[in-house]
Parts: sequence; C-alpha cells; structure tokens
Amino acid sequence: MFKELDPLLHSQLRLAVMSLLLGVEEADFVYIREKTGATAGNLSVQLDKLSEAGYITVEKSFVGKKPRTTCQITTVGREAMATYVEALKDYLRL
Amino acid sequence: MFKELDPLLHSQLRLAVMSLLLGVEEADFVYIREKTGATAGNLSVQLDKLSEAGYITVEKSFVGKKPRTTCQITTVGREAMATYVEALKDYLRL
DNA sequence: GTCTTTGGTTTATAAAATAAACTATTTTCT
DNA sequence: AGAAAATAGTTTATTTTATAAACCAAAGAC
Repeated sequence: MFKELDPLLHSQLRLAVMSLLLGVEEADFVYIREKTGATAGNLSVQLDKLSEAGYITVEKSFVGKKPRTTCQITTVGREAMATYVEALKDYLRL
Repeated sequence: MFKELDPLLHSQLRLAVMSLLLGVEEADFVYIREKTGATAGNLSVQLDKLSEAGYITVEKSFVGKKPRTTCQITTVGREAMATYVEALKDYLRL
C-alpha cells in the first residue's frame, strides 16, 4: 500500500539540497546554505551523507586560500529523487 | 525559498496514517496497522503524537472486553495536511 | 489448564537532526 | 601594525525521533 520513503531523502534539509541541485548545474556551499537557511554545521553533515550515498558529488577546492565547496547531483541522485517523488504521491494523494 | 515542513507530518508513518484517515470516515487501530505495515508499538506512539497535536481524535472503547481504538482526522488535521502538501510541492518541483 | 493470539501500552535503544564549539584564513577598523 | 570580526567550513555534543523490544490483560484454541 505505502511504499518505503528513502530515509535519506525524507529529511527537510537534504530534500531542499537535492531540490536545489536538481535545478542547477552545480552549487556551492554558501549558496546552498543561503537558499536553504540551514546552519553551516548542519549543512556540512547533510552534504556528507548525500555524498556518501552517491546522490551528490562534493568537490573541495581553494580559491586562493579560501575553501570552496561545490556540489552536483549525480545520476543516482536524480533517480533516487524520482523514485522518492513517485512514492510520496501515494501519501499525498496527488 | 523553502517553507518549513511540519515535522509532525514529515514522518513516514504519521504521514501514512494521515493519508489513510483523509480517505475514510474513521479507521481502527488494527486496520491502520495492517495498511501501514507498522508495528503496534510504533503506531501507538505515533497516534498519540497526532492526537496530542489535535490532528486526529482517538477513541478507546471496548467491544465486550476487547479494546477497540478508532481514529478520525480532525479539521485541524486536514488543514495541516493541506499546508504540508503545498509546502512539499516546492521541494518536489511539482 | 496452559499456550497462543489479539489489541494494545510502556520503556529502552538506535538513529537523526540540530546546535554549539572550534579551526584556519581573511578582511576590516583604528 | 594589531585587535576584532567575518568567512568557510568541520567536529563534537546534545536533543529529538523513530523504532523495536518487552510487557500486560483478556480471549480463544488445544
């Protein structure tokens, strides 16, 4: 009746991150933090989780000596989102 | 950009319960447990939370000496669901 | 009569989310 | 120049949550 909701995606902040990344080629840490309103600590943790699951790639570079973290959604991530959205529809009666 | 997702509804089991109750006049504990696949313990806890929030009413009666727990969604619950669904759409790009 | 099933609740544990504290560099202000 | 604050994060600790395990009472099966 009700399908499992991917627990990695069923989280407000991680879902917001994935949603953002779906719409852009890539996004950096600061941009994501601003758009989601998350604290840096929370965001850092959640990005790690998405990255470990292979849903996003996280690249850490330096601009001069300032760190710069850029994220991109992966194909696996896109697929996971699509599956999640389909599953959710049952719950929302859409 | 991203609205808050009611944490009470943003939970797989509670969302399934609310979704079920949206579609029926009322439902009892056993029916909900079967449809959601939840364990009795988990369901008991989550029904209490929904009830304390005023999203559902829970009536405990006896049929002979067998307990019977029936649940109904409230107007507040319906409204909360509607708000939640609207908020989610931003995340899902629906 | 005791063993299992039904219909739950309560309590304990595991997993999450979040916040607070910290590091390193850079910029600003006086 | 030196102190203070801001930037860009990470790590660790705390709080919440979800879930499972243990338990209780009554009824039905053997």
